[in-house]
Parts: sequence; C-alpha cells; structure tokens
Amino acid sequence: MTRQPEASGATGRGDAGVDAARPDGRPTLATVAARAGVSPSTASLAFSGHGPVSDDTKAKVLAAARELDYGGPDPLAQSLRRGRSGIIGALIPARIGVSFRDPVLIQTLDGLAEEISAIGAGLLLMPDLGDGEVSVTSAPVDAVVLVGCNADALGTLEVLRRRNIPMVQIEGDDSAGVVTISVDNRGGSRLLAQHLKDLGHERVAIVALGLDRGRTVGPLTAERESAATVTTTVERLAGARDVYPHIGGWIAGSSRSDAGRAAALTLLDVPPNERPTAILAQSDLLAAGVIAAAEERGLRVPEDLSVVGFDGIRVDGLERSLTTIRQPSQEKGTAAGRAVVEMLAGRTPVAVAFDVTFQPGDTTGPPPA
Amino acid sequence: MTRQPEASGATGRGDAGVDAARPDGRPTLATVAARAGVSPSTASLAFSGHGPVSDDTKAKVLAAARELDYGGPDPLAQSLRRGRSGIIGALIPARIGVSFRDPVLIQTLDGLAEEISAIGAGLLLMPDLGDGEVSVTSAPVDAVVLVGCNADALGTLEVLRRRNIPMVQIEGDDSAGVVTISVDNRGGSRLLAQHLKDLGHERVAIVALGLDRGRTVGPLTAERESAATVTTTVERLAGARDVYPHIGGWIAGSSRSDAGRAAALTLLDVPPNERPTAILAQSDLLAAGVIAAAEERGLRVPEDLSVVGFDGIRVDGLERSLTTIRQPSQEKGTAAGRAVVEMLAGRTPVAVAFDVTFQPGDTTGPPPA
DNA sequence: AATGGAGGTCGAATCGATTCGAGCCGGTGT
DNA sequence: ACACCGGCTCGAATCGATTCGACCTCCATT
Repeated sequence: MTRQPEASGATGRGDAGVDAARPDGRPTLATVAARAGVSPSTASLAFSGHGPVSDDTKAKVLAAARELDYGGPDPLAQSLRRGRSGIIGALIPARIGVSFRDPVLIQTLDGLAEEISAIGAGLLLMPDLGDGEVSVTSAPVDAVVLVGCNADALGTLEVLRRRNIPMVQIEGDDSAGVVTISVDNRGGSRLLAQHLKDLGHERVAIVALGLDRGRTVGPLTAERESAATVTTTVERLAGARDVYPHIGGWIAGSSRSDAGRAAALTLLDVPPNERPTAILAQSDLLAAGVIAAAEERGLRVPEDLSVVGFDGIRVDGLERSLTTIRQPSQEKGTAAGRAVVEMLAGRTPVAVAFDVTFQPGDTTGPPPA
Repeated sequence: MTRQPEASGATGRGDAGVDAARPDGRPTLATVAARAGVSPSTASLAFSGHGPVSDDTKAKVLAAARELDYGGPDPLAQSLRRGRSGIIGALIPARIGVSFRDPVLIQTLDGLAEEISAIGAGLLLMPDLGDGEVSVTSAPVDAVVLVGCNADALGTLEVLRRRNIPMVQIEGDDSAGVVTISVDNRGGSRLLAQHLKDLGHERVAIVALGLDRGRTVGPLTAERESAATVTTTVERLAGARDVYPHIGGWIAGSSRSDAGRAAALTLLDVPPNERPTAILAQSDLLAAGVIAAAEERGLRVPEDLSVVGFDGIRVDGLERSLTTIRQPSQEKGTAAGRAVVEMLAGRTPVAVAFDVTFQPGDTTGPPPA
C-alpha cells in the first residue's frame, strides 16, 4: 500500500496511507489504530477498557482519536459483534397520538424505560397499526414488551418467536406462554362492585373499555362478550359479575373521557325509574367522562348517581376525588423491565401479579331514595 | 428436520455439515442457503428480491427457510452492511412519565412517527435526564430529532456531530446550525396580547413556561429572563412584550395545569385593585390551571378575569372553549420527519416555520368595570 | 544464568448479511 | 457455425468492531 520502508521503531508513521476511512471521510477504529501506531485490537481494548493496556498506549490511542475527531465505536458494528442492540421494543396498541393519551400506559412505559436504562437499553416504540403488521417488524430489538396489546397479533408473535426474541406482556392472556405482568383486575373490580352493593345500589351499569381490537362501541351484549379478546376488560367485567351477575352496560371502546361521556349519556337518557343509580366505569378517564355527562344531565354525583373508576390516576381537570381502585402502573413497567433483563441474562423470569387497593373517594354514596 | 435424502440433481448436498448455525441453534442465511443448495449470495437475493433470481430458486430458498424456521435476515447484520439501522432517535426533555404529560409533545411525536414510518423507520425514545448525558448516547440511530429539547446539551450534540448523525430540532435556538422546525411563537403571543389590549385590559400578567432546563419556579425577573435558555418561552414572552412592554408574571416552570394553578394563585392573591384583569398563560394546560385557580378564588372567567392560552389543544376536563393560539403540533412532527428523510437521502432540508392562528373562545372579555 | 511468569500487543477469526463483478449456460441473429 | 447477449448464480470482499489465543519482552526468582 505504501512504498515507504516502515520506519517502525516504537511507532510506525501514522500517515503511511489512507487506512480504512469511510467513504464519507469519518474515521474508523482501524484508522485511529493506524494513526496511533497500534493494532486495531489494541485500539479496541484501549477504548473499551476490557483488556490490559498500558497507560501510555491508551493515551496514544485516545489522542489519535481526538485528532481524527473519532466519534467512538460504531454502534452498528458493536451490535452485530455482541449480538445485542441495546434496544427494547415497546409494542403499543395504536399510534402514538392515541396510545399516549392513556396515563396508565404512560406510567407503565415510564417504569419500563427506567428499569431497562439500568442495562443501558433504550425503548423503541412499535405501534400496532391494526393491519396485523407491526410497523417495525424487522427492527433490531433485543426483546419486546407488549404493553396494553393483546398477544393475538399472531403474525407478530410468530416472527418474534422465530427470531428467538424474548417477550414479556403487560396484561394479557397468558395462554400464549408469554411471561405476563398484571394486576388483579377481577378482584379490584369486585371490590368496587361490592362497595356499591354495600351502599345499597341495585340498578348498576358498566361503562366498559374496548372488548376487541376493533374497538367496537355499543351496548354490552352476550354475543360481543363472548367474542372479546381484551383480557383486562373481560376480567374487570367478571369482577363486577361476581357481585352483580346480570349487570349490563355500554362499551365505550377506549379509555378516554369523551368516550365515557358518550357512553354515560346513552345509559342515563332513559326514564328515571330505569336509570342506573350507580355506574362502574372501567377506568378513571371513563369515570371522568361519566361524571361530566351526569352533570350535563343535571344529576348530582354522588347524590343522584354514584360513579367509580379504575386505575387510581390523577385525572387532569377533575376536581373530585374519585372512588376507584389504585393499580401500580409504574411498578408494572418496572416489573416488565426486570423480566426483560432477566431473560437477556439467560434466566427465566416468573409472572408477576400485583395487588390493587381500594381507594375511597367522594363520588359514591347511597342510592337516591 | 427430515431425514429424507435430497432428491436434488443439480444441487450439492445440503446436509454436508453444520453450516453456520448460531450457538443457540437459530439458522442463518448461510444455513438456509446450504439447505436449499444455493450460495449465500443467491439466498440473499431471493430473500430481498433485489436481484434476478429464477422463480424456481426463490421457491427453493423460501422452502428451506420455512423448514428451518428461519426468521429472516438478522437486522443487526443488515444494519451494519447497509450502514443504516432504521431507527430515529427522539430526544425528549425528561423521563417519559413527565414528558408525555404534554399533549403538544405527544402530537408532535405522533406526526414524526407517522412520517418516518414511510421509510420504515421507528422511533427510539431518548430522555434527556438532565445530567448532561443522554441515557442512550451510543445508540444505533440514523438521525436524531430534538423535540422540545434545547440544543444546549452540548456534550450530546458534539457526539452526534462527530458521529456524523443528522439532526433536526423542533423549536429551538438555531444558532447551533441545526435544521429547525418551529412556529411563530412571538407573533402568536403578540396576537393574544393585542386581543387583550383591544378589549381594554391594562393590568395583565403572564404565567410562563420554563425558562431554563432547571425548571426554576418563581417570579419573572429580569435576571432570570436574561439567563433563559428555552427559546419557546423567550419568544412567547417577547410577543407579549411587543404589546405590553413591562408585563410581569410568574414562572410556572412546566406545562401542566397544576403548575398553572399554583402560579395563578400567587398572582391572584393580592389586593383586588392590584389584581390582574387578564392572564396570558403560555400554554393551554397552564391556562386550564389558571382558570381552576380563578374559580377557587371565586373569580368568574371572563367577567372578573380573562384568560388566554397557547397551543390550541383539547384540554381534557376543561369544559370551556379557551381563547388561544392554535399551533400545528402534529405538522411540526411531520415536517421534522420529512427533514430527517431528506437528510438521510443526502439532501439538505430547509428550516420550516409554521404560521399560527388566533382561536377565539369564551374565556376573554372586557376587564371588570 | 536459566526458567517462570506477568503484562502488553498483535493476528486472525468472527458476527450475518449484502453486493459487485465475473462466469456459465442456452438461445438467437447473421 | 460463430459470436454475442441476456438471464441467472456464485465467489469474494466488505461493513466496523470485538475477542481469543499466541507471542514477545522484560523482570524476578532459584
């Protein structure tokens, strides 16, 4: 490559030739090594600190790197070599603008991100766009966490399994053999229903979250229930049925206050003697909507209508203190993160099911006389 | 999987040895190629569809892949070869749980994600944890978008520059020579101030967003203003000053209704003849808090106090229609996405500055007599 | 003085796929 | 019949870093 005789005493001349510079001119570790007069292996060791390198050599390498304006080892090459990208995929149920309107999801992701940052990993958002295909199906992820998604996106799961990518799900049907992090949805819901029963309510209705990925909206029918695929909704429904076996209601379809408001308006616009005296909303956001609807109809909460939620989040703009179930959203995220870390370390994590706590508020009371 | 002898005439024996299977047993493209009796290059061509491959050969390769349960080309290897990871980093100002409470940020990210999904890229969340270091500094990203972050995280920028990673910022000081996507913060703010002035207001106060990354809270002083680093806040302040040169106020520190409420309580708890008759909140969320505070103090909006916001988002739980400035949050995201795509294609995008529109609501009126 | 050992450095293989140019084969134009 | 051409396949280099074992040097021990 060079026709100069090598003058190598201690250092070969670093400018002996254009060693391994990228087309765009950026240096590589080889360039740096050449300039420092050491082998690429040594340069690598000096950079990563993984091997025994004399202080002298290390200084030389770092100096060369600085002179060449070297930005550090290429993450792409590192990833290939190590077989790890340092990226965890978070499969979310819808596009960002929709998914992130749910505080529970956000808190869960927050906990997850926090936990995996311990191993220096980052979170890649993978919205499930509903067409059976996840937007980023061939992304370089070390593991995937299904947060608020059902594992029924079979195509996706199959790909992950074939690629041998570890998987953890937050809330979901564990039939798929996936490690699951969940809370006691049924028990929590039962507590709320029992609370209403203890107060004396008999005409109680449910405002339900989505039952399927199609986000159907409409009356809660046996047919729809039997076709339900969203475990969370089904479990919470079951908890209510434990107390009120024949409870009916309306499917709001998603956890947003406007959906709750619309559902409640339908439930409340009936003759007063058929009107429910209490509404079990399956999320706090829905409950906020229900309360808004009640106020619009001139009903006082809790005098005319009792309302309970689920989640225990702080709802912006809702002054009331909601009677609800507090679930540890963030802890679910951290637990999922721990599970991922475990799996990446080759161990087998166990499913975690968190307890929930009843959180009394001022939105429930005895039924109107 | 099958012990049947290969019936292939023209092909070499595929089971001649354990060709290139990973330690964990997963097959590689080489394994598949061997099994199909073709060379790795041909197998690659068959998979990607980039070269001329006979239907016959392609079918053989796909069949072999299926038999071996091959999950497709390893993204890590592809990334290295192509020099692209298909991942765009989104630098957000704080941890997820905090950042994502801001609807404007969410909408922007939504637009961004949407736009880059066109080139099959995904979004990696990189929270700026404030310690000068971004959590994922050596992540395999093809480009980085600073969304709601100031480019003053110099250490981070330096790293990106050295790595030759394209960068786009959404709202920010363009001194850094970074492509910037922004809206007319100053003009919008001026419109709002002028609106109040036209209504006859003289005692007007500001509830400001954060001025620095430390999220200082407290009275708006000249000293603090001159040390401000958050361009958005400074620009909106300047717009107000264009109309009310000596306007003062309170720094809420962040865009959340509770921060707005706290700030407003301070501003309103003064003798009635000193009390502002109008408050310019620098975001809709802050405005919602201001309204809540006013109601707590028994002040009617807009009869006793006019309130304006900024952003034009739908605030959950706020029944009122806020007088505000509508900014195209989502479009900012898509514009940033387009800029990223441009840069990755080797072209040079230009800065985009969106116009804003005045959106009258029912929270402003003439000052009390 | 010879042997053992420790500290440092280097070569070469490897991670898994892509891609360019070369080569092979059968068919067509003159 | 000869040369050429187009379609298909293959070999080998490449992307950039990491890592294991070999090797070399110098010092200390017996």
